[in-house]
Amino acid sequence: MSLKNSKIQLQCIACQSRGDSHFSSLKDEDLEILSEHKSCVTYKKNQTLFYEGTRPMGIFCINSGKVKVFKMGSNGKEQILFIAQKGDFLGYRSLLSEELYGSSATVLEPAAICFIPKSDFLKVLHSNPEFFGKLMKAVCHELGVMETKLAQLSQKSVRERLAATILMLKETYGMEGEGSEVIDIVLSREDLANIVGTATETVIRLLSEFKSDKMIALEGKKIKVLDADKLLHEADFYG
Amino acid sequence: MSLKNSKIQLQCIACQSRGDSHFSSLKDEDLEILSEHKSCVTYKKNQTLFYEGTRPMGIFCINSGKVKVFKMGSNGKEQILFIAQKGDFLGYRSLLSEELYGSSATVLEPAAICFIPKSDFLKVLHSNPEFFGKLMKAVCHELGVMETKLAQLSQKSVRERLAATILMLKETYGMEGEGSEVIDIVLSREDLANIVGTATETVIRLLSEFKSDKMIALEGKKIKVLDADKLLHEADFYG
DNA sequence: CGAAAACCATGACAAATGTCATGTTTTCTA
DNA sequence: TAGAAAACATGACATTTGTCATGGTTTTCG
Repeated sequence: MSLKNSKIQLQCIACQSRGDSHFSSLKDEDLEILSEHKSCVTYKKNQTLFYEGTRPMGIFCINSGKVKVFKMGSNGKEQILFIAQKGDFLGYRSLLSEELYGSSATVLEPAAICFIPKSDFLKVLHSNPEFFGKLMKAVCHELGVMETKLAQLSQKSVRERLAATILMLKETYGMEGEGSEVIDIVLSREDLANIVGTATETVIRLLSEFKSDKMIALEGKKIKVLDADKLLHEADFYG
Repeated sequence: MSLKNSKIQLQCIACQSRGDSHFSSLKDEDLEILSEHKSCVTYKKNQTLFYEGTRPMGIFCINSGKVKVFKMGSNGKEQILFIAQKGDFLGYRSLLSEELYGSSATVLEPAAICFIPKSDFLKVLHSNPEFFGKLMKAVCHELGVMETKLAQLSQKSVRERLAATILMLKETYGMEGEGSEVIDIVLSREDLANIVGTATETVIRLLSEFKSDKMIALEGKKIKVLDADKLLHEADFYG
């Protein structure tokens, strides 16, 4: 089950901006408005940006680091919806639907994150139809991605979903490592289980199996993909 | 797991319009543009409006009847994403993200449905910022709804999800019937299973149990809710 | 550093759910 | 309206997955 989504990215004066951003249509004057009242903060691991059920006051723009966005279930178990990273921004969706946050966001690894107040963001948004249009397009795309995740959660086995998740992580965070791919993100087994939508022990067991079958190697928390084709087969992408 | 979503509704000249539509901001001239090239067709049960993987050419506006929107899994099993009814419109999301349809739509009961070509819809949309804004708000809301469904699919048991689904259906399609609520939608057990995300037999068994426990009554395909509180408890809404 | 906490791993078992088989009932349609 | 097809229902059983228990390992932090 793929967590890869078309990340919404925002160029931000003084932040390291990415040239491939979907939001390159922003003019300098708009960027200046966004920068005017923004605050940039460094977060440590496990700090929380916002909590489900609270009122959004602005948007968060991730300059570096990784953030998990999740919903808490009544059993105390998290369901991770996606992992945001450099260039993504968070919290604009609840802002636009004028609702309380529907999910929480917690830092996975040390992060530098800007906060832009609601009013500045909305001002730019409404004065810039092209920007608005691109944002609309991105939200529509994300809705499609979320529907795909829902269907795969319902239709694929845990084993298939874990294989698919490992492949997705490789796509998103893969680094070359002596002929194979090392996944460059520190995820606890519990977090991985909360992405896949299963119990921690089940993930641990399946990882052991994948390792026995030479599909992956485990070096501490790091996962190394040894045989992507075999994983692809496990993920049932051939039907 | 609630399927209730903030339905996006559109007033349509010559169609029976609903006063409570979110899109009452449309002026007559806009409605005229929308009506100009629209075609209204009557569909029978099991006819399909559009197929996953095909290119959207416009939007569908449901005047009467009910339509299931679903994704097909590699095992041939459908996952129903939501059920659209009178006043809803379909297909605008893929249009806006400029992607192929990510799901299919099939008529559940005889329906009258208008089709408005892409160009007319986009013309109105782009000439009417208020309308655009409302649509954006609705899409953002739907994304939140979809995330909630995803989390509940992952975190709740089949039993809990079925109870929640019955309550949702009662909310959406409930009719007064001799002191209790008859759900006015004809869903096969298979469709119900594909909403809940489980096997048909499991749904049948659980319905029998709910019936034994006096929570529901079954009259052919119709489901009657006898004890909503008890169902609510089954759905674990008390945590 | 060193103790405490968190995390990882594995076994044993229970529970939930899916699958297959079979028979009945309802619905469709020629 | 009769026969066929689809849908419903239920039993038996297999499989998957979750839960609990236990012990080893790593990480954290005073």
